[in-house]
Amino acid sequence: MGSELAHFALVDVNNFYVSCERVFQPRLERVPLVVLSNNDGCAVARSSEVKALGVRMAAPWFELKDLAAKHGIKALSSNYTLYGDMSERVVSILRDFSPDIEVYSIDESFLRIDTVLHLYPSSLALGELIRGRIRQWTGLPVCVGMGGSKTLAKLANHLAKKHAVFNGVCDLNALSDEVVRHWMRATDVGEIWGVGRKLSLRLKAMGMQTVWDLRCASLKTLRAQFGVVMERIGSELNGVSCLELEEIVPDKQQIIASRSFGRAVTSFEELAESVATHIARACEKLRAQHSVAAIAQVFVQTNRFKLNEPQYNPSIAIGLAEPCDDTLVFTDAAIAGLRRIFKAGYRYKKAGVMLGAISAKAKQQQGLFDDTAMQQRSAALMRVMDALNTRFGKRAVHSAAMGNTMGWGMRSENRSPNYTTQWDELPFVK
DNA sequence: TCTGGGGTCCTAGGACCC
DNA sequence: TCTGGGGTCCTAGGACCC
Repeated sequence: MGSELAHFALVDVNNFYVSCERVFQPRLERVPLVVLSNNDGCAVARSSEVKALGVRMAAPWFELKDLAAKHGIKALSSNYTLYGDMSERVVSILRDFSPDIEVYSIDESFLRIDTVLHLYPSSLALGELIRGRIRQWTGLPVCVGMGGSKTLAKLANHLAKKHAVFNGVCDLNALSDEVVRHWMRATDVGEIWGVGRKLSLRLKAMGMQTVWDLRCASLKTLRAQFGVVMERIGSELNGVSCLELEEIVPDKQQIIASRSFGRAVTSFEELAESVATHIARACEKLRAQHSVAAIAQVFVQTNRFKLNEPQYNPSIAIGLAEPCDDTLVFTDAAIAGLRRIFKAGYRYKKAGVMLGAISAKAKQQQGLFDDTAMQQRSAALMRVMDALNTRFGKRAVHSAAMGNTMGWGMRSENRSPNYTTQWDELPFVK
């Protein structure tokens, strides 16, 4: 059960990927800029100038080319190494402000602040301090939203972003009831955290257009019509905190690695190389959280946007006799699976793998007939492989199945240097 | 030519058991 | 003639998030 005293802050970097790029290329400031998804497919981050042009989230880049030419929109490929590193810097700054922090996503963290507010003149003063320090130490602009539940903090953050009057910091707890009502009435119900497209339509069909309408709905009705999730949202909007801060990151229950191809792929051999590559990445993630998995699922897909091409999207799950974390074991299993679902004659666009039935390696049961010597060899080999790949680059040591050419690899035509993580890519100041 | 990737939670319904 | 009901586990699918 939540506490009535709970007071949360949500700190969110504005246009995160775009802002990261601008830190290292200040000449991109005020230039309409998008960062593209993997394979240079969609605009997954947009600068404010681009948003103002009406470009929606995940708009396909090829559809934007005309608009881009007209308004001088610049596009960068995504550089997740850079964003991940910048993200860690922001989080380490936030930890100085509160010991209770949930890193919710690469650009957002929740903080419990009722425990530290006595150290500051006001919640707004704290918010401004956070904003200022992150800007000064990383160059990134953030907004801070605060409220009596995580849902309210999210809402406050949305208001802080959208409305200049807040100057980047909004605490719903510091506003009068009338003012809160005004903003809730002015905000579409679809902006609430947890209310997506479908639920938004259903709520509106029932006469709930704004945040305020939902806030005033009876919890019983919400429970009956929508289930426990919406009931919780209703409570949270009323300042009753139901969602705890999740400070400990739980182990993944499922690990996915997949990519679209840079071009259509037709041969079994190339599909197998990509599947082996994805398995290697998935198993690295598995070992990083000290887990083992018992199921590997393999899938391949044709291009769902090519309506005139024959479609085929099979998947297959392969169970292992013993859960393990060995890339080579999973590679064999996955390729065997691929062999069973592969059909010639299709133009494949994407392949991927999913590891499931994941458990902690430390709790692994020893089987009666396990080959202990074999297991030790496997563990040693994986340790060496991970160490070499960390030190010398991702594909320094890899299974033969992964191949060497990567002809199917993704497009990434305009990626910025790894300014903060590679010595030879550090920015120069002339 | 060109359309991302990776996750979670909840619910409904079927299989199975006693 | 008369043909239960409740519990658990698992899976698929839907909805959401960034």
